Amino acid sequence: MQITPAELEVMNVLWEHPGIGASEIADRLKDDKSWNIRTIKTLVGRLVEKGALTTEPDGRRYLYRPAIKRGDYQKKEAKQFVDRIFGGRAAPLVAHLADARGLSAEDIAELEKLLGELKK
Amino acid sequence: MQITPAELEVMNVLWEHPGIGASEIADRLKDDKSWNIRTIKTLVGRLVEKGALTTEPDGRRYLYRPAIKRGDYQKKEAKQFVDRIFGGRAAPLVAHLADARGLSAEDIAELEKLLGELKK
DNA sequence: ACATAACGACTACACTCGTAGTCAAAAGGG
DNA sequence: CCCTTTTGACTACGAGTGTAGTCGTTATGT
Repeated sequence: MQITPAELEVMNVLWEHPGIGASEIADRLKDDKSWNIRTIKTLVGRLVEKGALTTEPDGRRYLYRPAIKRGDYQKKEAKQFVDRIFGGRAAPLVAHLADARGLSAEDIAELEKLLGELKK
Repeated sequence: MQITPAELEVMNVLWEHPGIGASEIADRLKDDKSWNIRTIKTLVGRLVEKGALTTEPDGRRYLYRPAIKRGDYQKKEAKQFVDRIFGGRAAPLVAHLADARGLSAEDIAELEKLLGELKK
């Protein structure tokens, strides 16, 4: 169940506002993406085919909501990514992120807490 | 300059053995991938078009070497990935990796060291 | 009531990617 | 010296992707 970058934009809207219709998705995307409503409907249709969205009839239209949890999706992608680009090693990834965008103090604190828990 | 997963396999060989020809690439890949030599030549050709490889004539053939550093590529991909999937936040990514048991004790030690340096 | 807007279903089309095939020239084996 | 192998250049082709368009139908505004 592969979700493409364009489809992910739609998923992001639906993870934050589950149970809306295609035109509401378009409304929420129109500031960032200049997509035709047709384009969004195509993306939604493909996501339904793929089983990433469930549909619920609402009069003449459908309401959509994610069939998978955002966290599950992120976890799967993270693992795939690290395997593909870093041969499975997470530490070099973090090193690069630190270098590329500077982790915030908050990020660092969060990571430390995480590591503390992991060591147990 | 987008590098696809299949192309990345070729890049990985060349990052580790720069300056070899297409058939040597095929030799080094043949244990992991059952790719026809034609396939590898196509991938190499596309990488040259994209500017990811430089060529150097060697008699009747070419030798190839990466035009970009592995670390630079990884850094760029890491940033793109975190922006795309995690909205730019690195900490949740690490949390997911930890959860997926992608982190070894060694990784954890390495990350701690890294964080120690970052705090300064 | 009629024109128009919005909906879902289906279709379109160029581009990328994975995975090769063909062809002509050159190099090497016997 | 001829046959086979190897090489680069070019071509192929189906699946997936981004980006819509058409059609027939239904709801809605006036």
